[in-house]
Amino acid sequence: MATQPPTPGPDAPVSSGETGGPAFSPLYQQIKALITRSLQSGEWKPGEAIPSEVDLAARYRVSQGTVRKAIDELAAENLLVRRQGKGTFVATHAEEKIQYRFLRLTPDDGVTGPIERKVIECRRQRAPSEVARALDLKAGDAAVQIRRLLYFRARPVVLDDIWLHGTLFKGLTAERLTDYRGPMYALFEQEFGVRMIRAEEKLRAVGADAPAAELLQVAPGYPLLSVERLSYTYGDKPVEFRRGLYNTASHFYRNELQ
Amino acid sequence: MATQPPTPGPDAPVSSGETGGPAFSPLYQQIKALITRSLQSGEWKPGEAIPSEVDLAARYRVSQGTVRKAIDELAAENLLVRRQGKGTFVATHAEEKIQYRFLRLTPDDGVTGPIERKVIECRRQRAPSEVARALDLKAGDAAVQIRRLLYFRARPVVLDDIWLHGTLFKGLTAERLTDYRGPMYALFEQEFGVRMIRAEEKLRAVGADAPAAELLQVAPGYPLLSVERLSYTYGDKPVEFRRGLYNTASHFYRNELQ
DNA sequence: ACGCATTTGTTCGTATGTATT
DNA sequence: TAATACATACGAACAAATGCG
Repeated sequence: MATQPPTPGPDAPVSSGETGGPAFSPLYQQIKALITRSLQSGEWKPGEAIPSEVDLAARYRVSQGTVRKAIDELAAENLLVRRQGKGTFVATHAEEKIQYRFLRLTPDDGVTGPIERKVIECRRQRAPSEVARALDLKAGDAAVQIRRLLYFRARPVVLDDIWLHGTLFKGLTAERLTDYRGPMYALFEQEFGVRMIRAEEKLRAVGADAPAAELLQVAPGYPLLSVERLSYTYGDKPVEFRRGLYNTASHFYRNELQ
Repeated sequence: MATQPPTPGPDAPVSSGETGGPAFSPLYQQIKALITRSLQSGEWKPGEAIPSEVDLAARYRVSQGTVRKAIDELAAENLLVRRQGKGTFVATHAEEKIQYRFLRLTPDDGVTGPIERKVIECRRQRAPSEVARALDLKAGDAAVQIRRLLYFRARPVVLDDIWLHGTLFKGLTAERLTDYRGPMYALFEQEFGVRMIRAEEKLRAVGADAPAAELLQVAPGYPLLSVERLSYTYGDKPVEFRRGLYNTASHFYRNELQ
């Protein structure tokens, strides 16, 4: 309707240059930020549909095309999933075709059977300095430590050491981890309201130390792929740090460069 | 001008449903294919600007918005680079800020000095079966094999074994590799007209064998990161297969998950 | 130093196509 | 079949960045 700058409603974006603040930002970027805020606040939950583009355009008082461009970027970042004819949905680690979205390990023969998990340990602990630094905690702050094995066809292939932000994951126990069916990240979404959005990994080759060698049933010094992962939720807030040791005898870590 | 289906010109896209062929394809996808064809044929060379959006719209007899959407996707795939106010350019491995676009190795301390290279070997050879399979060759077809070291701060860190499609890279010698300043992929572009546009990697941890150990100055059995890479040019044609062995003592392979 | 032309970037509006329920 | 939602396509106007005269 309005080709002139719209009167800002309760949910309307800021007019450019109004606040003399940070800098100019295109309308669709402002809309993107508003949608992200609603995702973060839990207004639309994982797996649910968000309002239609037309509705959002009305709500934010912009054109449908501007909303589309905002959603395009959010879909490209895997925060939203578009389904023609059905709507736009909040991405989720649960109910995904591909379980384990972040796990890049692939069997050499391509046969991807079900993955078994065994939780070895899960306890609250004070964060070591390295973990504290990664998770933006003060050294000694509370953290949750998990140690677990992943089995492919009854063989131990991955040993994970996981450190979680202590306050966000208060109340997580080995029992809840064991009982839960489905990926750990789905549990985090559903039980703790923490969604993993993206992650950074650092890969190295290392020799197995004694405990890892025993758990993965290899000789000490056996070459293992070390995968350090820092996972982020909304607002680029780091909430999980883990180190995985992968036995790559019959699996590899796949990556796409472009 | 025309809101009706335009009369197809020499370069115009096919009208939908004309050929009863494969399937429906959106206009912008057809434009994308036409632009890709021009890139492949060398009509626009790496580093050069392609015609403006308005010009392309006139050439293909579609609207500027349709061209934009085609270019958007090509830019997202790193085939083209948009520069506001200047134009849209053909991506190149040369004259890039970041040399080595595909090399994900990063020093622990973040200090990225210049990389030195030493070509150990470069010769024509018959492709072993594994290589032949990867490059879509017949076993025994001609290939170019290169063996080289990469040095970071005068220390050998990467040992590469590279296999190239024999006919595409006819005439490549150790001397040309050594003399060329800049990334190998830039040489491939400029001297052989072959542009690498994407690659798939498989990562593993392995123990150093005797030759690798000597070249990388580590003990035999020392854990190394093995990086198998298959690189593709236009049309998803594989043209390079390489296996790199990385010493990750003070470097890591970085990866982004999203 | 200034303004102008060129090129991509943003935003709007509208109409129509395709997929789903 | 109809209603709804996303997808495609067009046209128009203005903004921002760049380079040239």
